Amino acid sequence: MTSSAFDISTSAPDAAPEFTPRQEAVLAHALTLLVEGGEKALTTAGLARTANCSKESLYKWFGDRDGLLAAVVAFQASKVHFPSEAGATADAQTFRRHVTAFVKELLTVLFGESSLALNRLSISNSTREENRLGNLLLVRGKHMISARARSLLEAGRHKGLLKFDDPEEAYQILYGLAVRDIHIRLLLGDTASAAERDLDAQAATAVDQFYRLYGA
Amino acid sequence: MTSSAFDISTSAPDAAPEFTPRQEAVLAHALTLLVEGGEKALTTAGLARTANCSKESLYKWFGDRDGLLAAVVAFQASKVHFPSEAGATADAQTFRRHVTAFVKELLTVLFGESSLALNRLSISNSTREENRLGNLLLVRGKHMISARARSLLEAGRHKGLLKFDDPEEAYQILYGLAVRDIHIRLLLGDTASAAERDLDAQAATAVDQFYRLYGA
DNA sequence: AAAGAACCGTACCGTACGGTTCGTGTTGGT
DNA sequence: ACCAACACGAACCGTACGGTACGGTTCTTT
Repeated sequence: MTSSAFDISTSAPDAAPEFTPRQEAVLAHALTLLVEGGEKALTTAGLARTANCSKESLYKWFGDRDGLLAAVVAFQASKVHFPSEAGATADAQTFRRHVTAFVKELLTVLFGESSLALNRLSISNSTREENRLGNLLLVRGKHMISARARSLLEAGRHKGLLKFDDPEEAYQILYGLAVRDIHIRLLLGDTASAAERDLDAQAATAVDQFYRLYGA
Repeated sequence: MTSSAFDISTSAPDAAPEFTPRQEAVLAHALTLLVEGGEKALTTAGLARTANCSKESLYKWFGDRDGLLAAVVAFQASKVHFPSEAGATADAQTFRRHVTAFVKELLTVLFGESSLALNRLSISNSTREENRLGNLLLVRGKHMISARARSLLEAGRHKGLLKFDDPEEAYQILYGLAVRDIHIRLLLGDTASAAERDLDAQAATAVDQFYRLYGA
């Protein structure tokens, strides 16, 4: 039985894990190490050195190395917040702007170095059964975002601006139109083209095509 | 300077690395280990044991562990072959069938356990500079496929069946419509839904939507 | 049949890292 | 001023794995 001081399974998905500021500072250092050098660059000794804390504190706070990694994922996920939709007062133009802004925010998060590093980390640990990290990233990252997207799209359908049967299916199409293969290419170490870095334009064209498929 | 007996950069992208049958058998065992347990399950000692060869031979053939990993990637990539298009004799219906078949083949390869394992491997090693594995997978996998797709789509445009400016851009949209977020979810250890496992239906709907965007 | 190359199995070495323990200092409460 | 809790840093241990060396075996070539 490997027990960890930080057990995500006992905390509600939307409840912040409530790290102390000191712990958050350490986790920020851990994230920096991950972004710079990948998982093997994040050693307990190295983190203790760069964060000016002791290994003993790390193990006291996070249980073991896996708990530390899970804490980094949860910590970073807690910092990503998609703005809630303004409400039902929006007309067609502002709704479409909301959708475009959502897509741009999605791409901004997804293509950020922190997100890429954590996705790489979770993916490389997604082989063993009882895979905490992958599930953690899915439930605290993707599922949150997709729930947010579904409510946004359903609002558009309710106003007669969009037409689809399954909100999840519609969201997946929007995701595919916006992300294409860029995410996997970035994860593999490729660099985005100049056009792909213009997230405003990318979001606009994706939403344009989405409307041609699902506009009312 | 880390030298390896297997240096992919000196071989043409379309030239088979020409492993001996014995070496290919060992690489097949290595791939099995990777699929079952991820990168950390592929140890030199473990591979020597399961493949009934000596560690000395592994180092003689592949230089070092990185060379072994690169050889596994190159070996598996060499086994994936997309059928070339039948030619210019096709009418609109059969051309569309060709596109659909291409998409289905793409999904079959991408969602296969071997591809997922190698993608996980390359991604987890895509942090260090001079990243061989990620580039290797991109060059011998994705770029091959996208070249094949571009020529297919351009044939369709030439026949007046499709309408687009940039073949690469059109292919990316087709990719996004077909793959959506399924690839990244599978990489993270999620399981595809029943509908997502029906690759024929997935390919059909993706091509349908693609035609609504790019059909002439 | 003899020579030589290739290869297997195993034992071995060095290192890196996860995890533990301990001595010392620092801080905050009474 | 005293004490208890906390945490820093360093030393230490066990293990796992990459890489090497070597003796014995099989297969090929002449």
